Amino acid sequence: MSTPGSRRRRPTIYDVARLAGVSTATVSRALNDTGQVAEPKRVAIDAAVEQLGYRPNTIARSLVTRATQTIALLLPDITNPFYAELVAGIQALTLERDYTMLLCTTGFDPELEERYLRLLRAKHVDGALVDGLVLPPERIARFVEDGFPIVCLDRDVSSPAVPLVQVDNRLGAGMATEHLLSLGHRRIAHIAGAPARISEERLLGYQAALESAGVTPDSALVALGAFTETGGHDAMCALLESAPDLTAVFAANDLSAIGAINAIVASGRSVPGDVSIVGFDDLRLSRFTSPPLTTVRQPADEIARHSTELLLGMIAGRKPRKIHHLFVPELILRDSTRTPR
Amino acid sequence: MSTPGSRRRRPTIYDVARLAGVSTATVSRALNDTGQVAEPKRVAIDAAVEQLGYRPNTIARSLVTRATQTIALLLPDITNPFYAELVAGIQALTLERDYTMLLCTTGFDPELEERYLRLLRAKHVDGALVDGLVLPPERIARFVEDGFPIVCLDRDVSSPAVPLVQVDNRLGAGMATEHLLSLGHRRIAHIAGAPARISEERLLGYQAALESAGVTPDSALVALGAFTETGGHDAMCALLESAPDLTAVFAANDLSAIGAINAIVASGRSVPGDVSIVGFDDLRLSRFTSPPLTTVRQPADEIARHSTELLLGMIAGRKPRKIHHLFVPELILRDSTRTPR
DNA sequence: GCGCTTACTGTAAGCGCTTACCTATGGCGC
DNA sequence: GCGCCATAGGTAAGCGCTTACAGTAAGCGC
Repeated sequence: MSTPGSRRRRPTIYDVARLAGVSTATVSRALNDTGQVAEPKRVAIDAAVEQLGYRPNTIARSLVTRATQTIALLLPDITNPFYAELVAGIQALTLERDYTMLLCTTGFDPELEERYLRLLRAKHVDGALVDGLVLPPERIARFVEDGFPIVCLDRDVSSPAVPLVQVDNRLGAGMATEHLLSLGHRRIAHIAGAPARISEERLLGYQAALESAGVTPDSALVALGAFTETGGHDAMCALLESAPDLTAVFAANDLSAIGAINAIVASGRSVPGDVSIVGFDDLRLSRFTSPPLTTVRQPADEIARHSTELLLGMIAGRKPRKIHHLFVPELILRDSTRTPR
Repeated sequence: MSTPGSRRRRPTIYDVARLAGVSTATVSRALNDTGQVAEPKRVAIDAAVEQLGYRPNTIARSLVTRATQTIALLLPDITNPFYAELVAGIQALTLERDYTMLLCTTGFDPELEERYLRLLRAKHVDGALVDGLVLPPERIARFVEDGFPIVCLDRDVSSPAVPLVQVDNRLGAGMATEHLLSLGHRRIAHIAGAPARISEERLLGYQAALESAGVTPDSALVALGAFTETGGHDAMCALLESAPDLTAVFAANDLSAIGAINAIVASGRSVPGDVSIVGFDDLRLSRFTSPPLTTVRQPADEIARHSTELLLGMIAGRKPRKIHHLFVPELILRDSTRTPR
């Protein structure tokens, strides 16, 4: 079947055509099921393909069809399990649809974002799903004008051609904060995320909830956690210094909540005994932490499916009907919150 | 500069050549820095490129050069933070080298693995890094014979053309188990991973350590955890049933250790008071769990860099000198282990 | 002034596909 | 038996690059 070790030329459509005694056009039509081809020829072609071990060269195909059956995913940090869950969801759908996925992690770096976006154009990727975007909307617009399908997962780029699908961050942050308020907490700290739109939204939701409960926001109660365990840990240490009377904290994501819990415990306090904590994301993991984490769930899988579906639709030429898709977050009560002492 | 909204044809190398008053060959040479180009022409070409906003079409380029500047990464589950860390390391290097990365998650499914491998060939990806492989070696061999560079991250496929770079799993498992033994534990359970080579290796290391300490392995002390939190949790519940006298457990990875801790605590026992637990991986997260996890560290970053470097070298035509690269694991002592009561 | 380099540059042939366009064939209604 | 249409399949022109090959001009030693 194959001479092991021989690095012979891979068979092309010409080889198949010759062996099957037809033209390349017919082979192409048979293989792609476009146009009609008589049964006997089809059989001959299949046999030739089989015998030669022929696989169409998708590069050549892409050159003429201008489609690569590939989408790209830009996100800040694959190491964050929430993004990983998103990727898993996206991958599941791309697999179904015979698309392939290029992964680009940008670390909230606008230079890198633009570099990747340009690269993706050059590679003629069919479209992109972008998350953690920090590039100014007008620079994104340049790509969109060019006819490059993009769907955003976290920020409105105020272009009618770029749909946004995400969870309602402000609402979620409000739910978390209200939960703590309703338990009786008043000194509620916030561990903010990395400087990006979603962090602002969550901060805003937190502040709004405090205000509407008559609690004046105190800047000593806010620290930066950067969405990581380490960041959350360090932020918590700082908060414990700057506001030792805090009784609760709303962390911008589960990872920083986990870091914060570690810091709280290390300081000799207990969760939720001395301080209650609520996260954001509802990682698969968060059900298993000690204590299991009360958190705001965002439906990673639905976001993944919906956005990918939308992007694939745009690639196929469909205009998105709805430009904003806000998923409703859900408060998941577990054991990291309770009434203050 | 650009007429917004007009979906005009993207400029090609011909447009640049015409505008700069040179041939396409010269443009190509100037842009790729191959062959000599007189300074004035170079300037004219740069100006034309700038004016037209020209970006070379990499598809067309790939068709002739037979290189795509893309590598693929096959792994079982991106949702596992260890793999995510690996991806981050690989991505960092590919970025440096102007390569791009296709991500394929296979979920330990051999069908999917083969499907992806075939797809990668068709897409003319330059090479692949594969992890969590369950496909029989001979099927992998087919791709390798074809001259497709592959480096494995977890299993020897016994082909001289396929390097393996991984941590010494058996050694690591031995270290974990010996640690537990040295603390005085005798009833040591094991939560095994998903059915794959690394799980076997870790099981073997565990058993060997027990035996050389004169403890006879007991099948009631082994349960399947599938490398996930849920799996670890369920396995632990089963173990608590089948061997309630256990005092320690070695989990095949950190994620299942976290699940196990949750189960132990839920059963009214404490970690490490009633049962000690050691994981494997040393996720970034594991330092922050409650209690912080004693674990066997595998150097994700080094594995990532080394394997990628190797693959890129193979793509450039270099033969790997060493075919096996075993990293030495390191036992990280934290707070989830102590002497039995 | 001649032959030989050396430095540039252009011409054109592909890379492996898809597809517009055209031709041939056979069935069918009359 | 003829015109017409549907069906099948071939021809060849690209898609946008790279690069082998050839050619020109300038520089140089003698």
